Amino acid sequence: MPVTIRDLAKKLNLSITTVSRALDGYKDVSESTRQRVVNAAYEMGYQPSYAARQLRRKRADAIGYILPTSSPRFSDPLFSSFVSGLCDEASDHQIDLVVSSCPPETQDEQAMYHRWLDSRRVDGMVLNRTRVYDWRVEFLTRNKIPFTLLGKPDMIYDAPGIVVNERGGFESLVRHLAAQGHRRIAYIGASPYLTIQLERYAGYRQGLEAAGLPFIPELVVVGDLTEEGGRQAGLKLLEMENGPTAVLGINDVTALGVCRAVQDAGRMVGRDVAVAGYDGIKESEFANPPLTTLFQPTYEIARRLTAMLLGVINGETLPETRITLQPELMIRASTQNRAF
Amino acid sequence: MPVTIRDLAKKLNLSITTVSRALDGYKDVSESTRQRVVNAAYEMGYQPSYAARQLRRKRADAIGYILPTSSPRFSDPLFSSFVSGLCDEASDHQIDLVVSSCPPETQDEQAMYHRWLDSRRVDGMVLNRTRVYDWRVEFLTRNKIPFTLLGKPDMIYDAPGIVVNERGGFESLVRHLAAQGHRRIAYIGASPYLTIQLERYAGYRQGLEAAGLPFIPELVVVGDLTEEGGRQAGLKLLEMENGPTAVLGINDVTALGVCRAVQDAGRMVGRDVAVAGYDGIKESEFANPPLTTLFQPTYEIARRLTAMLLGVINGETLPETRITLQPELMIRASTQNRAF
DNA sequence: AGACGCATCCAAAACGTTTTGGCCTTCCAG
DNA sequence: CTGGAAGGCCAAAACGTTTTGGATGCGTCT
Repeated sequence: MPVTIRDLAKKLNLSITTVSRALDGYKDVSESTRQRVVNAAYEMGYQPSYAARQLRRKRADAIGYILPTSSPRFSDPLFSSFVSGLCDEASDHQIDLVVSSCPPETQDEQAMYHRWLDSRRVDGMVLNRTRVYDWRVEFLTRNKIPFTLLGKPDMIYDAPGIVVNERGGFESLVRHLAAQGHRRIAYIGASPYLTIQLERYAGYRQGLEAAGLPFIPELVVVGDLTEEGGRQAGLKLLEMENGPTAVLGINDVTALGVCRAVQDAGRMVGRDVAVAGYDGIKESEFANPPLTTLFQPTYEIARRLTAMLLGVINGETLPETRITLQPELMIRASTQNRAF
Repeated sequence: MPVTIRDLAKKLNLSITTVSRALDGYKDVSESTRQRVVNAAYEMGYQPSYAARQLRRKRADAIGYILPTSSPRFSDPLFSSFVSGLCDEASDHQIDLVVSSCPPETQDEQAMYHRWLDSRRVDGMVLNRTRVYDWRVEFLTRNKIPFTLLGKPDMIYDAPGIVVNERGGFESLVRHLAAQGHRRIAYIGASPYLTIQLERYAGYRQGLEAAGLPFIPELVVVGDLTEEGGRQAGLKLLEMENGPTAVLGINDVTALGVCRAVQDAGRMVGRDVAVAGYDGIKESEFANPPLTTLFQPTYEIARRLTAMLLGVINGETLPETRITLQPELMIRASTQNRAF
């Protein structure tokens, strides 16, 4: 049976009011009794009941994040960095992070958001993998729930968050490949309802245009952001009679799948086919050969998103409500040493 | 202002008691009114306040996990799988996962466990990266808090959990290397207070013995489970005048650091120096060359640990309270193609 | 007719805090 | 001596549920 504020009050011959206020450091309790209270609380190992406090204060001291588990099980290592970032920043502020997983755009997802927010389980949310039309953004703004998000949906609502210049990133990537002499550059994307697809594909097209390369529709195929999806798409591209000499994955995981497909086909990444991705996950660095990619500081982004969120929750006015970052092009062996 | 049970009762001309019991499916409310209540609840978007419910029920419907952030920021990708597993399994049971991060064996860690458990923020915890003498195990059993853990500390307490035969794994790994002709096999470990160090190091020693190889103290160095630590330790080993021909990392991340050190030294992994790790993280598969490792199904382990934990919380008697798994030796290029 | 069982419903207590609106003293200025 | 301010404390309400222990009415059995 845990010790309550009432036990403490009885022990000290004080009212629970005074104990509560003493612990919260109010001015209307004398310094000497405050000391007594604090000491006793420490000795008896008193911790205020989280539930009771939340009920009164109407604050959960927690933020939420729901990670999109697309496939049956395993998810992008990208989310590992993201969750770490959320977690570390929240911990620094004595705030808890509660996470759950759910396939996006499903009934379950809606139910889960409703459950969390209608029951005031968290004070705010961080969103990720934004959709072009994102019902979550509408839902949260309509219900006046604080949130921040990575990416910008194509909606009237203006939400605080961080946006990365993915379009520009992909454009520069295509130019890099064009400079290497590639003229048939493929792109493996994802569902068009995701902003990352919108932006990165647009960047791909812009890059082609800027480099004066023709757009070849057959070289655009849609994946599912997973490694296996990338492999499948890669195989399809490699089987074409007039296939690509370079393949861009919408993310690193897809690109790694392509690498595997290339190997399966008995060819060599870098020498026979150039491959590049986006994200800058650790795996890309250790890949064989190392993967050219656009690095985006996921961990720091997550930290900043939670810092911003906590600001919003506390009613502060943020210095900047929308931050733009540039991804960094990391050229590695997978797009060099071309042998043809 | 969210809708409460009282609003619902008023609207329906019922007492809050009846509404509550109707929603919980008690037998003492007629089917017709139950329907009325359920419909109204749905229409008005009623969700019971999480805090109020938790306060009454004395149940948080949440489990906790604190991830050990050793270095300033980034952590082992291993934990990504682990958290995914916890999360998915918890979600399946409509239970939330609350996570935080904290450097192990610090004041902060103790404070954090106390804060969570004395304030009944979670119903139980999953532990990881067990210590040989693990105060958390003592703390949790003493306070009768449900928990499960991966690994077995060397303590009197008997806690439900999963244990992997790391010792046997490392022994077989050493034998594999010995069979390849290696006679000077190094081992890069970690703090001796971790059970993984205890077990894996013991396995290393057993392997040497079994293979009839001499134990050479200089070939054992202590790392910190990070890639950079592995690289440092690797460099140290490579500088030795009579250095090892094979290096074992206590985990994959360490081994990857060694790979980097080997490259830095202008030598080739596999050909000049064999390298192997433990965990079977994704990176090891994509490494250059692919890394020999002992695979352990972290994701599934995490799922089973939470399933077990939920069983304990619900007062069930577990079919088996301690599960033992065998790691799988995955031999890849990093320990083959020896050229000397 | 009385006792009893059954089906529905409910008032009030409880959970452990925080906050509101005071109540006593004491002290000082007028 | 009095009025008022200030310092230190507290009783009670409130937060939104769940649970306890009936209450009511109706039919059935003795």
